[in-house]
Amino acid sequence: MEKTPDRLDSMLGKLRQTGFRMTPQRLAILKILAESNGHPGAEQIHAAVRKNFPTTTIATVYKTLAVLKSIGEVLEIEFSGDYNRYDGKKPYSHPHLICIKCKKIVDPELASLADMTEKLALESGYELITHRLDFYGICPQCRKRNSGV
Amino acid sequence: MEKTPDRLDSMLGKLRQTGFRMTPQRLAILKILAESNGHPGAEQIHAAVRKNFPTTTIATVYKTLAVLKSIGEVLEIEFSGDYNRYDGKKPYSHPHLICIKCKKIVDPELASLADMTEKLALESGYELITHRLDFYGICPQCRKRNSGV
DNA sequence: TCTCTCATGATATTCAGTCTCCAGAACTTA
DNA sequence: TAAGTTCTGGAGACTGAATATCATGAGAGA
Repeated sequence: MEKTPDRLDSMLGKLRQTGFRMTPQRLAILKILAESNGHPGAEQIHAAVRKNFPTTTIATVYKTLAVLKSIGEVLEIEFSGDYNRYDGKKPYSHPHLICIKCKKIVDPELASLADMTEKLALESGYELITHRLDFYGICPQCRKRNSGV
Repeated sequence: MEKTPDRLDSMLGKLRQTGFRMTPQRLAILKILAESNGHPGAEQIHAAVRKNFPTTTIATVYKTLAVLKSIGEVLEIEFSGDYNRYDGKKPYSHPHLICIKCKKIVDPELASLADMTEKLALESGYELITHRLDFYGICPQCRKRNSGV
């Protein structure tokens, strides 16, 4: 269980270690990822970076995300109908709770998943690398909003 | 636990009930979905349908899949980098075991997921609708193939 | 058989994400 | 601090899965 000591420092260190260069745009993207509690998409990151660096293009955002993915410093949550979302705070595989109304994504606490994974690896003969566990539902706020109307 | 009595009949009945028409192309798609043990993508379904109905376009496949999704008779497994895959045998949410080498998808047995879901709903206050649980790893065949080389 | 819809097929369109190219910026070494 | 090398950013074209449009054709009840 990582404590989120200083995600930004961790990312910076890892980037330097692996020989990637630091640029202002890149630093801005790292900051956004390290600080955002939500799970922003590439376009949202792009919009945030452009506040300080207006010439930044979406390609730069994707390139930086690709770098971070390659060194395991960001988690990509893929959606086919929707845009992908990114998690820089917890770059390792973990469960998500996704509201189908407001698209909010939060991280629930969930033990017993590790046990389940281990058992499955044994029984199936697979070498398990990672997993994806998403629960789709309606968050308390949206439930209230609906019943109110 | 559904017994897969006759998935084709079940699909046909549901389509009729809900007022959708039957066409030869549609029947062909249903058959493919009801029979295939793998988890085919739209293009694979398309290729299979074209053996008997060469003029069928991919749009028809997608439209039929959309109809089946809307009545809950097919499960769509979304991938953002790859094409989506479809499961007509078990149209309800269930775990998948995905080989990252050969892209094969199988359905592992996994109890304790239901308990986990129920607990999460209670603790989070979410109204849970569905979930997605995918394990990514390397299947026994691919592991053998790799170590052999 | 008629008629009203709905489905099909051909094509265009969308949109997230990727690729290419090259100028310019960042590190390295001296 | 200057030269040389390699990486990065920006612009725009491109890709590929999926969707939309629309004229024509087919299903199914009356």
